Amino acid sequence: MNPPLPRRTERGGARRGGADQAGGADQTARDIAAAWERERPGTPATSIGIVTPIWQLAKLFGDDRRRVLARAGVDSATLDLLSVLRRSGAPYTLSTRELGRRSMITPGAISQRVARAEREGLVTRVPGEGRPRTVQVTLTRAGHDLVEATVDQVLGREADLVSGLTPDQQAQLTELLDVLLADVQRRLGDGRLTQVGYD
Amino acid sequence: MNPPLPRRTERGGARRGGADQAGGADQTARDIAAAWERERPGTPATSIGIVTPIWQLAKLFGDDRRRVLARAGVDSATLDLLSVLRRSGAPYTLSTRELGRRSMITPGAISQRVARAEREGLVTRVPGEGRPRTVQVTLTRAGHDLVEATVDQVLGREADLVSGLTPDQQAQLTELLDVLLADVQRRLGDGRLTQVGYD
DNA sequence: GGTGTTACGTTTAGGGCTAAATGAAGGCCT
DNA sequence: AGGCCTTCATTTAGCCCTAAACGTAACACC
Repeated sequence: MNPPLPRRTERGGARRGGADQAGGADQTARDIAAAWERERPGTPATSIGIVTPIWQLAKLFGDDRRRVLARAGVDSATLDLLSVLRRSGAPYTLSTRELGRRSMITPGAISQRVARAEREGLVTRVPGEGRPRTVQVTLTRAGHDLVEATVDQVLGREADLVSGLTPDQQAQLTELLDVLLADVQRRLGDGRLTQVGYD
Repeated sequence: MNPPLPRRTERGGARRGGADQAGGADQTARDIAAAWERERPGTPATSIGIVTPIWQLAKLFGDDRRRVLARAGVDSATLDLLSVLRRSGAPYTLSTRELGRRSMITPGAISQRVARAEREGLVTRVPGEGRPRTVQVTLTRAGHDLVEATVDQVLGREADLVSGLTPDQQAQLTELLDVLLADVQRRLGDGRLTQVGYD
């Protein structure tokens, strides 16, 4: 028994009762929530409809961006650093502290990102005048040029990817995501990255 | 002078014209889109309102989940593997291929995940009967127990995080995310993970 | 004016992932 | 039959990140 397993999962195929092999499709949030309810009645599955697609979309967007950038010989992390500096406007300088906050990564990661970018001549690093042990990072000409050469490609590509939604839907989605994000940030303690707190 | 730097960025502070230091706040998608428009008029910024908050939310959810799981001595990647198997129902067995599809990671990553989990006694790996070079992965008792002990914690926590939205908003958001996800998957070539295609 | 604290950035150890190279087993075609 | 191509999983090299340990430098307080 057991036909050699169709090479490609056929959508809308015979949805068997057991649901053991997940009939076909891509394991949507709906499938996952239903599976938990079937396997462990009472599992708190209410968040799945939101968290799972967000996670999957972020993965798809991220993977796609990486591939687009690989053609240009950059990696996402470096372009993110350069973009933050570029967006900040002339003189394209920010403290490492500020960079970390805007990129949502740890101080250690910032150190490494900046070190890599500096090694490639995309940014320079100078001791901050004002405050004690701070470091100011500035975009070089090469870094500036690299942003100009790639950012439209990345953003244009992503605009295509979300173009399946009507402008109305896009606006609605943006609004809801903003509300959720603001609320989640508040619950997680706003600025603090590395701490949840109850211990 | 110079009060030791307010520990917390004050929101709604004096928003200076130059916008160079981004007054305060957390660099919302709106800020980012406005910054591009200011710095490079014509930059295709329409996707930012959607892609950026999705990315940030995924990061916040992911970081938080990692911290919750660290207390239980597991990592997110391993729990993801175990959860997929657990949800599939008895006999808690799936092929590595299927695991990769459901977790959206490359075959190499699956090999490593399974190897780690096997080393810890959470799953077993046996050659697939039916097809040639396939491998079937099965949850062990220890793996099953670990899921039971942690999944409610993780999902409950995430339910809290999204509870700031009204049930209506949650339903609306879920719906929009589903539509977007389905469309993006279609555009990226559905199942294929590692390929965008135009070369 | 010492001394402890606090605030920084950096370094290190280790984990996880991707992409590409590798190896092995069928299937297909002539 | 033999050769080629395809399909799997695994291995390897390299990247990026987190968490924690470090090393400093400025304050603050007594």
